[in-house]
Amino acid sequence: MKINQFVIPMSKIHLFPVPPYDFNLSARIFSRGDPAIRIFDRGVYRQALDILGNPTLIEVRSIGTPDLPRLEVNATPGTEGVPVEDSVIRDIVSSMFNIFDDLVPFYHAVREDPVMADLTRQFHGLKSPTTPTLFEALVDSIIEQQISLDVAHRLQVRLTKKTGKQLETGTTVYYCYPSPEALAGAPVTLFRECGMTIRKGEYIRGLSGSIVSGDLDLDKFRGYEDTGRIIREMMEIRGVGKWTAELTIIRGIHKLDAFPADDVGLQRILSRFYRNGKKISSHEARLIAGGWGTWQGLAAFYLDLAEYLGVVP
DNA sequence: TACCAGGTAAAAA
DNA sequence: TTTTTACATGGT
Repeated sequence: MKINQFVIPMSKIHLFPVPPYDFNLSARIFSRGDPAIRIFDRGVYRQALDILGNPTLIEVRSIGTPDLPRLEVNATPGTEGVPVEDSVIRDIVSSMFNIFDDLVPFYHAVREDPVMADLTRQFHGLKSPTTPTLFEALVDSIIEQQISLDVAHRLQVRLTKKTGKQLETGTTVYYCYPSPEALAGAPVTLFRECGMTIRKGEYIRGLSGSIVSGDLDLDKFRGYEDTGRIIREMMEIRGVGKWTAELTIIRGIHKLDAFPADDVGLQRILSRFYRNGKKISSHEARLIAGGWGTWQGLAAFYLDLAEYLGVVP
């Protein structure tokens, strides 16, 4: 007979974001995720993270209001894992949700743009997320090249379940995002089995290998002041074009002035909000975004969420 | 069935 | 130097 195992969260942490912050709105973008990897469901954000070699289940929920925000975080190690220090969990969750961003200057900067002014009212307290690692932002962006986000998401789930560390808590199995070591060591056929082109597999396997060997240090990009320089240097990585570099910067480094004007999905949303559905070029996209100053990346996230929630005209 | 989808590198012109 | 082509999946 199997004995029921009780899993006791090792720590309960409280975080105090800068207001206004609406956690339940900000986490909505994860509501269609895979429950075994990362999902926001019924007020709880849940994700398995490989923290310093310790697979840990993170659970985040709001116990405050947009004007008096407060988060509760539970961190549970796997059945054979070691608890991670509270301060580490605190830092990771704070940066994943960017809870210390101040939205007030953004709202002020876009107030003359009727579309953005309306969106910022509708999505008051929305902050954009950042991936736990820059590696994850880069690999996900490469997977998303050319194919629809819907298809790309399936491939990401397949890759994570095949190569990510497993975390077991009681009866449930979760998967952490794969490490560079795991992807560098995977056979080239594995990526093809996930549904990627052979080439995409080569890109991902190749850059993972460069990270493992020490030839590529992604975190050096965090220190760069100049976004254009990050884009130029990231494009030296095989498989990384301008689109991928911009997306990686927004999602992985949280540089809110980067703007993916070449993105056909964003162009589609912009055309519906600003051009009555008429197609626009990347040049026109940049012209529209020019009005948002240094907040173009965050504005793009507001537009993305509008489409995600189906509130696009 | 054909075409497109949050592209890119490599080949051809 | 600029333009075309191959690539994988799944929705329309």
